[in-house]
Amino acid sequence: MVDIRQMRYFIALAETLHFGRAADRLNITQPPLSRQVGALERELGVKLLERHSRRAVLTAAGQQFLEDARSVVSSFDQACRNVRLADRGELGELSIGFMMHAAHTVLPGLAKRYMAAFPLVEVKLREVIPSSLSGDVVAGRFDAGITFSPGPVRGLATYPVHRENLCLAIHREHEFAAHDVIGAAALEGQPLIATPVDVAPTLRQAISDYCRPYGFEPTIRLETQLQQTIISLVGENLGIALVPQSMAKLQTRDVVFRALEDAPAIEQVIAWRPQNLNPALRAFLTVAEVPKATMQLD
Amino acid sequence: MVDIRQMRYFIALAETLHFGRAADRLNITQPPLSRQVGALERELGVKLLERHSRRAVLTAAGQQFLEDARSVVSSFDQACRNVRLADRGELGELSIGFMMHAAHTVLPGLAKRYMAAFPLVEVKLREVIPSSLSGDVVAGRFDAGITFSPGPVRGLATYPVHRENLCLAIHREHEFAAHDVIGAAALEGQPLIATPVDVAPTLRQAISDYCRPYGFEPTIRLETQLQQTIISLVGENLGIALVPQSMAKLQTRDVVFRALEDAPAIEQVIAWRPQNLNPALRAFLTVAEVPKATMQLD
DNA sequence: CGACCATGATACCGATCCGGTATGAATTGA
DNA sequence: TCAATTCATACCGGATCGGTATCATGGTCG
Repeated sequence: MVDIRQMRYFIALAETLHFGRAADRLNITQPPLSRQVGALERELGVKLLERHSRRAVLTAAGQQFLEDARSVVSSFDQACRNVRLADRGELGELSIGFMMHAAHTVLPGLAKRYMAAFPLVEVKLREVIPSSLSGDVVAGRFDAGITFSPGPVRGLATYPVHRENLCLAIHREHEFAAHDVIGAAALEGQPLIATPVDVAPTLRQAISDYCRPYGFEPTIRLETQLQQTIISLVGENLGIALVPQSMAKLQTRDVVFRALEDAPAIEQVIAWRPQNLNPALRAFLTVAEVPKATMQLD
Repeated sequence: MVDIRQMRYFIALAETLHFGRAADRLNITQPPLSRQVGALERELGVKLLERHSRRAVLTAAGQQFLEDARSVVSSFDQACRNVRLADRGELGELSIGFMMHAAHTVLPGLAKRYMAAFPLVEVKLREVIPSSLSGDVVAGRFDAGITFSPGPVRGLATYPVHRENLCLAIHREHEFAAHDVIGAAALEGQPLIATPVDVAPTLRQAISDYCRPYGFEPTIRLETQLQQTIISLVGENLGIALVPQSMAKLQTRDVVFRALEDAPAIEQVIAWRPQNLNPALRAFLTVAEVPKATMQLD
């Protein structure tokens, strides 16, 4: 059967048109080259070159085969290089799920650094609601997720990448606007706007935990999935909201932000499946400065 | 060294994810398959699949390699098919030089038939002046030429493909327009328009030969390379012309065509170099109905 | 014109590689 | 715990590879 070595031999011969010199270039002697090229012609059933006493010339079929063989050998070698790149996580695909909030904080810088370091990896970014993310990662729909810490989940490893305090978003004419810092106790009875529990449980938990020491549960008036929508509704004076500090970057006309006393912190983590073998994931975790030791553990 | 067989083995294995069934498909037994895939992994330095007790799964690198290997094997096989096509003249290039007159007679039908029969051959058509054509063919700049018969040329084979009479092109108010047929003797002293000797020697020879029996040489008033230009000049009543009958297809307002008594015939031939090994040429000559016997001779 | 040289084909040899058979190790399922 | 499945390993005979030696052919040069 015709194989890739015979193609390499033929290419060398076609480029030198001289058995001896071609053999030299291939680091073999002339007889094996003659034999292999002869066998190649026999197996193809086609004469590839005319042997004259002083020179050899390609037939038309030989010219065709030279072009094709060059292309085949080149993609063959490329395939062998690619598989090594893929094994080192430098080539392939990496799918990342993230909650919208991450798009305003850790995701841009992280994605930028990763894509600069691994330009050949096709990065697939997809926004999902925080509560579904850990399930998606465990199920293998994403290689990694960026979300509020979901707490321990079986088959999921996490590592913190961002920690920020919550602050208070209020209408500029709200009574609290006069203060620089608002305490938790003041929130009792205040109508809050927040994300639904099933969308961002961690965030809701943090709000509840903040109020609990003062003996009351927060009053949720409105629920909406996106933090941006929350800010808009605060702008309409439909309530106030506890939001991550980074939301203050959204300069909105009617909304002001105030610090919370003993502000609760909310953490974003990278989440991944430790069994996930995608080398691109290991590289991504390295870029995210996840310690090697935690990569393999639950 | 990695070779194409190992790629084929890996593809079969990756598609079945089962050593036994993959070996069956490859018509070998399981142990050689295990050994070859193991050797492939070792040579690449990359683990391509995870062996579990009941099933095997591709690693990320393995998936990458599967895609690449499929593409390599496919172009490898294509190269082997292509060289056989090229050898039969069904794939490759065919360059044809032709004089402009042929574009009005034999070339369109011939080129059409050939290209329909051999759609994969890239046909390069180029118009040149008749006198340079035989030289171009002998020098290998064209595989074939279509021109007025240049007579015997060393290293050139020819075969007639078209024969037509010359006729007389005259202005519609010319005195000859009243006759249906004009004799050679009447041409004595008539100002003729013709192509220069060095452009179309055969055509000029035919005109001279037509007059010689009547004891005079034709009077050439104007010389111009293209037959179309000749017709235009006849339309301007600058002279009359002996042109191939097929030129009468050019319906021009002021020009009429008249038959010549004992009209001289002019022959178009296909010309090629018998040593030319391009299989596409053989196929072209076959389409042109050149007998096999004349293909190889001088 | 003949000796010489360059070139590629062929014959033969030892080493390597291939695929086949036999068998072992590990895991799963009854 | 035993049987079955699955893949890896050991070993064998045959095929193939590349190397050396040599031959046939056809230019080249004195």
